Amino acid sequence: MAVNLDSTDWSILGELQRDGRVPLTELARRVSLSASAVTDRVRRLETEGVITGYRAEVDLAAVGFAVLAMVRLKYPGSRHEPLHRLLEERSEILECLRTTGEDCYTLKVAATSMRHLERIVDELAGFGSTTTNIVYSQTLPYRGPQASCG
Amino acid sequence: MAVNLDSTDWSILGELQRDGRVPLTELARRVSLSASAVTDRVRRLETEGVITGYRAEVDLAAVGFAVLAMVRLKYPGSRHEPLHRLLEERSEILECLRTTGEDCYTLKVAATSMRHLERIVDELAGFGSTTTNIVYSQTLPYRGPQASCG
DNA sequence: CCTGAAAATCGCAGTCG
DNA sequence: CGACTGCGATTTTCAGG
Repeated sequence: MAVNLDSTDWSILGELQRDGRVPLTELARRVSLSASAVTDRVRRLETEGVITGYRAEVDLAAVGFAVLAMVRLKYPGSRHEPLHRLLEERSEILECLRTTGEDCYTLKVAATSMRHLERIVDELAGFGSTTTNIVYSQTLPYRGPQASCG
Repeated sequence: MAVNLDSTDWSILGELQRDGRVPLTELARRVSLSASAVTDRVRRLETEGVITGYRAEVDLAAVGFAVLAMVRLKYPGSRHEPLHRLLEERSEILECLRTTGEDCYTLKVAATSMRHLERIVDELAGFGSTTTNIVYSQTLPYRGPQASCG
């Protein structure tokens, strides 16, 4: 599952995580490589599954989702299909992590209002007991994985 | 803070969230617009702060971060600077949300091993009591905000 | 929001160390 | 085998309508 990356690969990943739309020629300049060499490496990172995609990052508040919340769900039993169906349908659920601990699921939910959030939490409460925390702020700008050693 | 978006804007956001590197000409085809019109709209979404950036999405396991965890931190007192300093330094902390509730901070931490995670949690425990949940799996593929109404 | 032309970039050969 | 060069096709950018 793990791929061997040299420091050039990490530089490329750093640049593409900062600016995913940078042209390959400019990227080549930044990591001191030729355009074709950098293209080869990027393609390799993509096919090896290191880079899983490119995403525009959208400001939630700017598009009307004024409320962000973390909801933890205690889910008794093992029939997970009904929950998964809800996850598919409710696009307000941005992320769903299955974790260890009593609260088996941790969800990130974006809502337009508290009333809207309440409705979603009510739906989730049908599956088990929920704990909801409203997010005041994101205290870190975006950050992806960086080189672990040096 | 909120911007008015028509359905074409939402289509553009959808495409760019799915494939952030799609050429503007291809994007124009997909939303049935000319290249220059779609370029204008994309630039507008960027300058208005709707699109905050473009990111390559990197597979954590593929680059050696075998362990992902959610750590909640109960933080007594109000001097937050020392914690913020740690957040800057420890690049393994991918995300940090300040929330309501007893656990004022919710952090997403990527580690190369349980031993590595333990070291980071120990650092965090210097600030307050922590609750750690290891992530088994991400049960949703990437998903950003989508049109709320119609 | 569209057209159109110039400049930059991309993708694919072939070639070198 | 990984990195560089050259050329045609595509894309980006910017003018004007």
